Amino acid sequence: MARIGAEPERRQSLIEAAAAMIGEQGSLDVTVKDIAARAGMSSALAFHYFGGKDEIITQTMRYLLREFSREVSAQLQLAKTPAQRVDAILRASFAQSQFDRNTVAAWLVFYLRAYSSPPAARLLHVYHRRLHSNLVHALSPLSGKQAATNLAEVIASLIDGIYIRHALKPEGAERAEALTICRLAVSHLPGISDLQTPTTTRSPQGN
Amino acid sequence: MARIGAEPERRQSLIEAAAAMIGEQGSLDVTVKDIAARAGMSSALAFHYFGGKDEIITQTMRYLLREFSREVSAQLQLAKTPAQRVDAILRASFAQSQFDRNTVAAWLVFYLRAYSSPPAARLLHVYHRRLHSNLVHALSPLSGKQAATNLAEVIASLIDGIYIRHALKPEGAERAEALTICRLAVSHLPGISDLQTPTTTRSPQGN
DNA sequence: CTAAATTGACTGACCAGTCAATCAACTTCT
DNA sequence: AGAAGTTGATTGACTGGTCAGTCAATTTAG
Repeated sequence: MARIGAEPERRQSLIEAAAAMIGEQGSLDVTVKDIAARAGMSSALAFHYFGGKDEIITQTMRYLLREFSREVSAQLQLAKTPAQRVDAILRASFAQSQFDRNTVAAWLVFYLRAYSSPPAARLLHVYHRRLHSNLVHALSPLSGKQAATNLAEVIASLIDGIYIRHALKPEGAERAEALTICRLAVSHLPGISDLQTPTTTRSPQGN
Repeated sequence: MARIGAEPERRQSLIEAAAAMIGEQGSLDVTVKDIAARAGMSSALAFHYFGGKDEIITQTMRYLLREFSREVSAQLQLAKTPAQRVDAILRASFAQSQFDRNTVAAWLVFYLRAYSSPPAARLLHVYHRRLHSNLVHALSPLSGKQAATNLAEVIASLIDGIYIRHALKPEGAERAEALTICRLAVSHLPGISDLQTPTTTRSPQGN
């Protein structure tokens, strides 16, 4: 033990352990001791690196937000047309890495935390603005700048709603269906059609 | 003090105090002592009536669910056509009594609780089934039994998503706009149009 | 006088955060 | 090379506070 230069990995282990436990438990009532144990160290070390539980939680939230942003960026990279851009955001939202029970539960926990924690609210606000801006950018050519704002709100709400309901479904619920049903609903919105364009939709690995 | 026959009012006071505090705090980390104090009694009395914190929480959840059901029933009573029935559910969902920050936060808290508490999950499941059944019943004449199931899922998700986002908005966010935007989105779904029928939509007291 | 209402005071558990003490890897001086 | 010192890694043990839940005692209505 006591390898020197271990701090970055230790911090990351802690964050991942925290995300996992928060997701499994569906609440922030997770002890630092348990998180640290899961990450293979004592709670004292967790305090040493993060200073306090709040910071662990905040960094964990930041981590999930970052992972999602990464997913969105990756999907947007491949999109060429506006419709493809909308679909990229949908695909990112329902990607395997984002759309499992525990991850969704962790997201909900952070939504709730944002409700009474200004720092968490700020973090979430940044993420919301970015997603909104991405959506408006994708939608504007399809339905006009004016309508795009409202549509972005609708689509974002729809995604969140499907998320929240997914977390409640019994263990083995179908991931693929969520994306399909969301696409279907979105494709009916004014100005949008042909959401699933051949090249981006059917990648070999499936989304 | 010590009025005899006070149990029902005491219980109700406790439940309402719990709902308010859970909503304000956005979490279940509310002490029985604080809830009881808000309801004007000692924590010991709360334990006397409910047996434990869990039961207080569960009853509070039941209470919110019941209030919502009441609102839906009231709105459905006035609806004559299928489209009106859909709109009635939207109106109930965004009614003043349901759609304020704290109530929404309390709902989220219970969604999350359901994630790890089987009794809470059962309660929520019953509510979900009822709402789903109401929606399918309203939608079937408009879009066919087959599509109605999917549409009901979409609409329910949309409502939940608008809820969850509403709780995060700064204090004085516009309630009316949520209903409008939801109606707009729903009206674009296949088979649905003329959502806002003159008689039921513009009642004097507003939504 | 009886039964329900009501509480203050207490307890046992748990948990965030602290601290002083070890331990292991590097550096430097000789 | 090796002794001696430095710095980060790491922990067991402790503390102060909080909270769910209990209980015996008091009050009041009928």
